[in-house]
Amino acid sequence: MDQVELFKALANKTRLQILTWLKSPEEHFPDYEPACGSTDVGVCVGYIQKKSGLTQSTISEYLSTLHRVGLVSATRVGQWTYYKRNEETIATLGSLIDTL
Amino acid sequence: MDQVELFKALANKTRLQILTWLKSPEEHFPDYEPACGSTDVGVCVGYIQKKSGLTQSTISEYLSTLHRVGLVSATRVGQWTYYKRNEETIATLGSLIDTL
DNA sequence: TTGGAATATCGGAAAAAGTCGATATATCTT
DNA sequence: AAGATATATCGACTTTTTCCGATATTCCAA
Repeated sequence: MDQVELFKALANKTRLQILTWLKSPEEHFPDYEPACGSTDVGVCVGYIQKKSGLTQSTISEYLSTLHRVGLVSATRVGQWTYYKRNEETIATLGSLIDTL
Repeated sequence: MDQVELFKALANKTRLQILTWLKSPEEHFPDYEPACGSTDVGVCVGYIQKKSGLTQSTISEYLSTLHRVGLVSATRVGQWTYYKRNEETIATLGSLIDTL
């Protein structure tokens, strides 16, 4: 786990927002439902993209950034990729701050 | 306290190192002493600069970045500016991670 | 008050990040 | 097999960050 890369990933307003949106999907994604949401695999790219107001390509890249540093997990199901918070990494981040 | 700015400040190898160096100055700065070190105001710019291997202007700017976001305090004494960790902000950062 | 030392600020070149539109890939449906 | 849909990747352009050298500022000492 590269500290600098982790902080870089967090040093962006939209990526931080995504992380908090994913904390309670039901609350942040109105039509969150089994079609492309629900269960516990996470939320698909399209929902996140619409909410962010940025383009599809940008959000896809942001999600891949968050995934690369381990802050979210990605699960492909059919044509959708569901992204979900990786609480383990986030917790590790907390203890990382302590060692700062 | 702007989260994004805080993470940006931490998203740099040298700035992270400075923060850990300042955690135990006696250990990281060989000739740390009253002349330009010691007491508890912190460590002067020159020491940090030499240890980092980067130029004076770069380190001065990095320290001002860390100061701007509140991660360190700065105390001018004569021709020296002493920088010291601001444990309060760092602790706040820890709880900020929890709210992530 | 002049020179030297420590730090800060300015201006710039190069690298990285932000963000887009266009296109490619994968998958589902019919 | 063809078209539609979701996501990923590519190329380009703009903005930001990194890091430097040169210069300015501040303060001390002779």
